Amino acid sequence: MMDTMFLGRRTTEDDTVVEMLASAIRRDISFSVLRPDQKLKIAGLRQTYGGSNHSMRETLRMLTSEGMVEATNQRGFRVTSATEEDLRDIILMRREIETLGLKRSLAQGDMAWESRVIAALHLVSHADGAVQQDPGDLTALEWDEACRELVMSLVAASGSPRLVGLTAQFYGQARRFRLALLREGRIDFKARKTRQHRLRDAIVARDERRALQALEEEINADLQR
Amino acid sequence: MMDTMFLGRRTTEDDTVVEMLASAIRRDISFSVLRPDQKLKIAGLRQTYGGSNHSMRETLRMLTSEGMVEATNQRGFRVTSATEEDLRDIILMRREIETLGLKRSLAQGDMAWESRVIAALHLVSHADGAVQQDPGDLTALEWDEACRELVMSLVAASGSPRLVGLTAQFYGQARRFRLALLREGRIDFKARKTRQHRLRDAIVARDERRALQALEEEINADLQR
DNA sequence: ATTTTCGGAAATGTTGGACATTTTTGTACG
DNA sequence: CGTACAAAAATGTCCAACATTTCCGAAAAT
Repeated sequence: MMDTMFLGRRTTEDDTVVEMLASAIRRDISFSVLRPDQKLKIAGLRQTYGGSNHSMRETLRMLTSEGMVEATNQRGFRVTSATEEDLRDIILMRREIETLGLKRSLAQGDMAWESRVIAALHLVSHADGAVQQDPGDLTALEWDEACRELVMSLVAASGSPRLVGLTAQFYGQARRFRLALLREGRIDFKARKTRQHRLRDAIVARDERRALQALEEEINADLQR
Repeated sequence: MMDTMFLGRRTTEDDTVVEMLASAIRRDISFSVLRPDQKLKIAGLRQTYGGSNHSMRETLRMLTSEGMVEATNQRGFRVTSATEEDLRDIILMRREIETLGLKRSLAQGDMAWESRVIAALHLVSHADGAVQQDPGDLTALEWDEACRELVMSLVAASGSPRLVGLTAQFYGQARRFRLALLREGRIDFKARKTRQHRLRDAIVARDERRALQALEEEINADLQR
């Protein structure tokens, strides 16, 4: 009842064992410690992450619903593949879902929403600077979390819980590719900065066309290879 | 060989216990035998549907990923709510996802795709007639399956597995409302027939605008109260 | 009589071990 | 070289038990 070689919780209280396991494995998939298509043998996972037979299976089932893990009938679990095609598919979904969410937020969002977006943009800007100086895994996680909060804030006022859920889900699936780009130093922070400014200006002006375009370019930037 | 994602099978061979449980519970949720917001106690479910503690939890976790069941941290599972607001949200998502899928299918679909759609339309037309004469649960299931196959065929050539998966998922969530409408005799089969004709004509003519409009009206029809 | 508090009952989350079935692997044989 | 078969590994399923949390109803207080 104490096997914890991993900590790092940021959100709130991760109560259950399953959620702790899930966040640990999720993180290792995001950082490609567990590689795409890798077979996930419950015995081996238990030795690495702890937890019981039951907990591990339930954890994998949970990660399956997030799209990080795939289950095949009598052949166990494996890390979801991450090919170029997967990336294009994920980007396609992100474009559709997030632009729709932003469009609806722009139409319905009040001042509280707007300020949340502004705050998120500010944090992203700060995290951008931090991760440029120190691209270690820890700052990378904080940077990613800032980016995630920005995306979630954009669709937060859409009034559609399912749309918000899908935004989170697909951002999670895209995370692996983003962090790979970051690690390879292939992210153009200068371009990001200008895009962030354009997005901010368009949102405060409630200019739907320009805001959607800025968001779309931001998403497409994750497609670079 | 192929996998799993989420869907509603009818009578095919479901290998594992979990999948048999899942399809049984899924069906009972669709027919409101298990009512919205109803608490799902594993002990009670085991007595009704069989299966072990472990299998039942895994089943519920799986249904959670389909959106049929919700899990709260230390408070177990319950049937996903089905309010007017939920319906509007689901319809919103179906409109976006399915119209995008059809748009892409129209652009990329070959003759095999087109014939699959035509076949699906034919079966739906037949099932419409059957369910008008005998609105029993069994014919209702076949009618629903025909409608499902139609929707899936429309997006089948979109080239996006995630989009196809979401189409299946949201159709599954909308199923409860559809079947409720059917049971209450509130479905306008005459209007359905004309819509089906318009959809067919627009697709064989590859008229994107008219096809999308026909699909949108078809989806909106499920919103009637 | 209404509200608060407190305890027990019920339900959930977790664990370990056991067993049947299936898949995978290794090896001998044709 | 390929096939077939047996051994080994892995998965899916189940049971029994315990820890923790939540739920519910009765007693106490105002």
